[in-house]
Amino acid sequence: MKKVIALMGPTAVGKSDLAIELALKIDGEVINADAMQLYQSLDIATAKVPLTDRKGVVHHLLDIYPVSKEASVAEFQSLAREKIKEVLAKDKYPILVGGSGLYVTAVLDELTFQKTDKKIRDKYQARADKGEDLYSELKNKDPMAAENILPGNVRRIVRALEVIELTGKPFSATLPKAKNVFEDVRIGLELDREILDSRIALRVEKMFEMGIVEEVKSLASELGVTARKALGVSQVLDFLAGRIDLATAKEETVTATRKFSRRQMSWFRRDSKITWLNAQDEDLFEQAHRLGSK
RNA sequence: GGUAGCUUGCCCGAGCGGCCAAAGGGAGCAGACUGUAAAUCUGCCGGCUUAUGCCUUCAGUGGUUCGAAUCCACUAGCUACCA
Repeated sequence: MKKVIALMGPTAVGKSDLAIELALKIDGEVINADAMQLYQSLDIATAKVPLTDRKGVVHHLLDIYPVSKEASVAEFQSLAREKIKEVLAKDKYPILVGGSGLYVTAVLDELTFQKTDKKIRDKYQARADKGEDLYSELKNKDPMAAENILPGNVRRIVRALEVIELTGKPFSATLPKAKNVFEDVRIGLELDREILDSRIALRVEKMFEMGIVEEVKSLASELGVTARKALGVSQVLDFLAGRIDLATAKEETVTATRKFSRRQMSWFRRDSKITWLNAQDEDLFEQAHRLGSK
């Protein structure tokens, strides 16, 4: 049985391209693990590799949702695992590529998400919006969870309370010790700060040249809670609403993306199973290939 | 050329005699992270390897005062009005 090859790292390091090269070389299929690339029509904003540049490599889980849909890790988890099994069944390499830390982890490691219930969640969210002190409530119901969630993090507090009410059991507020679900090889791509930053700036520049404004404009009315938070999208929405000018929108997209890349690194850094490669290395492909086919 | 106002830490910006290394925001750095995760949140953020400690800052210089980012004088730069 082949191994799952997982390619991780911050935006704009070059994961997608490397994945395609690898797939060609070792006969693999790419499985997207990028939350925002799940969306249809959000092409420029999420820097999807255009079909013509995919060199015939099969890509799974790209463009599977309309932009109106709210994302869900749990759903992604099962979809991705299914795809991985399908590819493995064909005796090919599944190459999981993505920058959404939680998504990648959810697929690769043992992680079970509790159910969700919109009514319950909305109830707590509404109370939070009214300024109620839900943190104390969480402290009473589940001291352990409260200890691991900061009082200001309403999003996580609401989810914890939702799970507690729904299951009657405490909420695990910490990530468990990672246990593999598949045989896998985890490759992390990194770049020096300055180089990454300039690549990000360049990418954003191109996004605007390619017409991200038009793309967002045409989707504006359908954008759901998740998709409208995408980098570039939220800034362009601000521009379209007249809150900021175009230059500011571009600038803010660059800094937001840069900050995001730091958060990605802080997520991936703690996974000791990742072998880090410098994306600039001449023999990057060879190194990755060697790791992948070990 | 004349008159009035402004000049704060990487940036924006509060402070207008002691409680000021100086509010707040941004940027930057580090971290958390189980159904929005490109989300949400936390810590640090003048220097001194640790500080209820020391040192250097609020355009520059010189004063006043027990004590100044805060008051005065001059110098420089910016802004507004006046020819």
